Amino acid sequence: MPAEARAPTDLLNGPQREAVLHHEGPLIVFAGAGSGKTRVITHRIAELVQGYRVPPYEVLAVTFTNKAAGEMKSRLERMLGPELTRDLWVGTFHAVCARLLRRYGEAAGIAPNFTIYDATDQRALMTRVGRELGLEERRFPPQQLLARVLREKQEARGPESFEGDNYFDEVAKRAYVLYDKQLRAANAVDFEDLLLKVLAIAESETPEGEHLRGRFRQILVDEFQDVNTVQYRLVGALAPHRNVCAVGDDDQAIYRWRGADVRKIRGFVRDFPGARLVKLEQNYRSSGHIVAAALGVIGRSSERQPKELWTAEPAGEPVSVVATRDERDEAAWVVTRLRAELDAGTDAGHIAIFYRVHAQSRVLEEAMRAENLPYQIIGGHRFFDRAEVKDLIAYLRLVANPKSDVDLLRIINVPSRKIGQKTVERLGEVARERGLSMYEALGPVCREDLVPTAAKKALGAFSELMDGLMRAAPTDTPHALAERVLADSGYEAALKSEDTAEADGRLENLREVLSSLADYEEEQNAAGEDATLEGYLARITLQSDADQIVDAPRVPMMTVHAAKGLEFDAVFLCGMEDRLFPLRSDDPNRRCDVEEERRLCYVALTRARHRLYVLHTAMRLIYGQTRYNAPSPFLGDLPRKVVREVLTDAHKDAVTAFAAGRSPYATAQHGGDDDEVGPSRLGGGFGARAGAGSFGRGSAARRSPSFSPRRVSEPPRAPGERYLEAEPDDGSSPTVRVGARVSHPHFGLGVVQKVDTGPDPIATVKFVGQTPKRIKLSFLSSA
DNA sequence: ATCCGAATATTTTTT
DNA sequence: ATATTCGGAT
Repeated sequence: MPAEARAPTDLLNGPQREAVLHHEGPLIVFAGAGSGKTRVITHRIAELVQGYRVPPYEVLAVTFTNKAAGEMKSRLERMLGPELTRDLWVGTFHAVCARLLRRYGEAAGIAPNFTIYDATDQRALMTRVGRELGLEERRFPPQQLLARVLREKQEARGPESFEGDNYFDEVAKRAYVLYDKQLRAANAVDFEDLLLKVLAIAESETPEGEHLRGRFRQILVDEFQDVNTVQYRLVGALAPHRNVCAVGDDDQAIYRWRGADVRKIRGFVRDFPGARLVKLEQNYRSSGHIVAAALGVIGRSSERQPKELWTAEPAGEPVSVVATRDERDEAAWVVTRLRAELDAGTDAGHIAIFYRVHAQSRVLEEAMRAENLPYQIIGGHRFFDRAEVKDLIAYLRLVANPKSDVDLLRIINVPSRKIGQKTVERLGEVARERGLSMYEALGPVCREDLVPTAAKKALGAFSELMDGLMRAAPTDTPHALAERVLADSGYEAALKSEDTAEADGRLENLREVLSSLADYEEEQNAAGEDATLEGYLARITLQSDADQIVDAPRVPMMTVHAAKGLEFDAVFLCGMEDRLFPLRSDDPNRRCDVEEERRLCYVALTRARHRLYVLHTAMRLIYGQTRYNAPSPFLGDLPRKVVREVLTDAHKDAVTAFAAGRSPYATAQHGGDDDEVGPSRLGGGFGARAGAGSFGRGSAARRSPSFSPRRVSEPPRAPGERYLEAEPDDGSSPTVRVGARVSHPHFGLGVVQKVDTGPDPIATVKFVGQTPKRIKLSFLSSA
């Protein structure tokens, strides 16, 4: 990779290089996109170990993904050799904490065989909590309770310090207490606990705390802008010596919704007195045009640290902004251009397709498949989320930690063992009454005839199965144990007897789990470590989307979030439309952080090395609805001189059809029988899109309002202000209610399903023979 | 207890 | 549009 050779630390200027390699004490590096920040960290580590003789096991490097950790390790291996590298602590906050918790967890009341509950498990647990509290599921959806509780946990606030100002919070507080209690009873932790427990130990005046605080002499943290409160405190607690090197870029902070706080970067200077600040502002990755485009978008951001990214690279190709008709037209354009890229010799693995939400991936995937183009979808419904895979994992987790009721509940009757809902409920009751886990309650329930005979027999069989597996666990390798589970539980047999294509697929997936277990064992052995069941389970639970990217000649397709930290020769960024990117929910209560969306856009643009294609559609079918979105306001922030505009034929057709007074988008049977809603009114809507392609030249501002920085129809907003204001229905909007019959000049008669109020009210309307469509109220007349 | 079809919610982004 | 949950019938 030429980039590798271009930007090592020896290209840094004197003082920067000096600080990065030799500064003692706190150091913060503001590393602009593509400025080689990972390289900074690896070189500093190498210098610490080799130059300063810091023992590698006293160096902790925190990365954002496991994949980044792996890459960092392999780079270090080349610099330091395998022995030294093996002893370094390199990993994500979560992975590192999981490891520490196995060792120090007893001090926080966690047995070393603890289970990590993923989002699904957390939701399952919260659902049970809600039921136990007798909460109505409609009023208190477990998902929302969980979100509320996790928000508290991300801020390191326990239930006692819950700042409730409404009834929902009151309830959430009670849910929090019980949720945590159940986790403890199950000897399980959620993602937040993993960090919180370690933090609690590290901040405690115990021998373990003492030990933990002295454990790492040097700590390096990558992607510091996305560190949340707990992680920040954790760094502080683990580094009483203040030897912390934080590397980040506030322009790339995209996880505020997850509790990350950009201001932590500023707090660093306060909390780590004497911190040395280094700025890396040269981008070694992207062409001049691409850097200029990205700067156009981020330059409009407020509240950023002063810095000026620049590049010495040639301007290169202009950025293509492509106007398409709909999502299929968009996908078709991508696929065609992609083919040309491949024909020109670009490696498929060096081209990426980005989108804002996973829901956009399907159409693109279909287009890729239809054209026989190699691709891999990153994230979405992940492999380990498949039902059969989760079942097998649940067996393994229950074997490792019999107290985990969530896992028991998942597999107690899978495959069917004639254990019904009633029986399971009874088992749960007994367990609760006696303070036992459900697994522990199996014995008493059977012995004391607390369930009917048939149920007793079934429970007994299940109990025996699990006991057998648990006896085998200490001597079996994880792989052998998994095979035993599949055989003894009858799971494999049940699938085989189904003898359908679907069952075959499931078996195939299970075999894949087995091979991933084998891989794990092999890897651990190679590293001279034990291959433990707990280790494997933690690893798969803590895997991130980005971790799945394999280095193969296939085009990776992913959300922009997953693209963080990656780079590609060519990038296709799809769905650059208002309301999709920046993403705004239909729900007026949900606010949208436009500034964060802007940074996200910046991240997307800066992934591209040489060629960047940005696409938007005039209409889009998403979530079962057709939406007519204006081009993203971010497009208006691209400097005109770096952009090449492209209009697909379909988009042009749509525009011409519109100009002729026919609906560009309605299906054939609809004529142009305009009534009082004439083309001139439509002009305000579709017309804006029709001109979407025109950058530059005098008339653009008039014909293409969506490309000017501010739209005439929307007042200027203060930075950080809520994007979508929920306004009380003051009667100024047309009186259209749910259920009202309305007509649209092109779609005909319809019934209003939903009305979103606001400055520009939008109704969801079901027209005869159409999928529900979202239409601005101004386009509708009552019928 | 299980199966099937209908109703119902859910859709940002993720360790 | 899709996934999951629920209710009623078998």
